[in-house]
Amino acid sequence: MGNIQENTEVKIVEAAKSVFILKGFDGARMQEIANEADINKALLHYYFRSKDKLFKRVFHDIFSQSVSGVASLVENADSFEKLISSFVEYYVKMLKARPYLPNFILHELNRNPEIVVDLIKDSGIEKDKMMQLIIQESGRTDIRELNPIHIIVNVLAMSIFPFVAAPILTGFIFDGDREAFDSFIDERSQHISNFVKAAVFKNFDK
Amino acid sequence: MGNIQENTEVKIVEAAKSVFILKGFDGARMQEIANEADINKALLHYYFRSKDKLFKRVFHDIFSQSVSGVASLVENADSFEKLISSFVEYYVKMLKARPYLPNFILHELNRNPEIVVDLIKDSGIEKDKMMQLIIQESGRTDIRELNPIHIIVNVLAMSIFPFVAAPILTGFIFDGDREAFDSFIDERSQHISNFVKAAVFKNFDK
DNA sequence: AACTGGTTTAACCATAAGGTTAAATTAACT
DNA sequence: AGTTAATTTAACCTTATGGTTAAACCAGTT
Repeated sequence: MGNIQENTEVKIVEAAKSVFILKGFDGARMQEIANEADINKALLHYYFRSKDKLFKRVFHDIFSQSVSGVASLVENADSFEKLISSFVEYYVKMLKARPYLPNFILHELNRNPEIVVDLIKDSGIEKDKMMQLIIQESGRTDIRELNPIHIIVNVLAMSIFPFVAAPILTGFIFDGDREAFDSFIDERSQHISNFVKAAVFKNFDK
Repeated sequence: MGNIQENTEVKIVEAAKSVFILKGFDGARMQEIANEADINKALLHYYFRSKDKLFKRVFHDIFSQSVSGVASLVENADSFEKLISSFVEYYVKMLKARPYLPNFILHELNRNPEIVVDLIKDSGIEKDKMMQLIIQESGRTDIRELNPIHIIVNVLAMSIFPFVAAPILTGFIFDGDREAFDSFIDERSQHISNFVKAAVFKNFDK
């Protein structure tokens, strides 16, 4: 078998990733992906029969890569405080390395809500265990009565939102200073952990 | 002058709004907008010379409509606590009425960061006043030392994120129960206000 | 009734885009 | 060297799309 380019498929997927991430599904052009991969458009269709199939592959790749960590993280957590810290730390670190992720996933969430939701359901993240970790501590007298769901959403929101709104923060809040934004992100996981614990635990300051 | 349809322009803009919001710029088709407005595609180009111009009009309309309230809100706030409450209340109420807004704006933020940032800068929102309201209270002994920018971002994140991620929350957290999601949103502004104040003020519980 | 200027339409155009085809190329195997 | 089967390419096809054009229409003005 003529195994001229063992890695043609990899090259295509990488090219497709960068184009889809930058332009979204509708904005992406098969020709552009072909150019980016230094191949011919027909070869693209030889490997992935349609734009749709190529996109599905790319989306699955990127998505699973990014959610994989969360499942084990929830599984190994043994207290609410640890869950929050590791959760926030994981998310901020991961998104710092893949700042395009939130927009990419949210864009697809708009086009195809069911598919994205199904992927999350199949990700192995145990929602119930997450909630129980929070509820089980509600007997403590030093904890405020707060709906666990709100807390989870708060943590997700505070971790993810800055990346979604990065250009607004950089442009409006930091007056275009990219470095200021970067060090803001570096402070983030510490800040969020403290913020949440201060909100949840009555005797946070010793 | 043959004023057959005084409101044709309005009809077009309304149709364009709904299509652009649903499909985004790239996904929207001029033909679909024409259909939605019950007119002919050529008439669309007669009123708005190009897809780009039509989109700009729609975006400006929607954007200014939604940011207008924030400026006066910041201007009239006289304490940090009041600012937080009114800020959160305004955002949640406004987004409940326009749940499509965050995705629409974020989508365009991706395509055209400068334009969106410029619009925010022109919106009259006084960033500095917002920060000062927070800083001026930092002399109080009952307040935790927290970077004002982080607090602002937290408030924005917690208010806006649930609408951006609505399908995920409805599908994964609420198992597809739309009503559960709606009442979650109804609880939101109360929850966020309390959450932030508990995190910021040391003697929150009297 | 003819004129005028904004409004509306059907028919058309050029191009871009996703996808197909058939032939050429290549490396491994005999 | 010749066969084989996967790989790669150039040329082509069809459809959809943003945009144009020229003619018809309509109401107020002269």
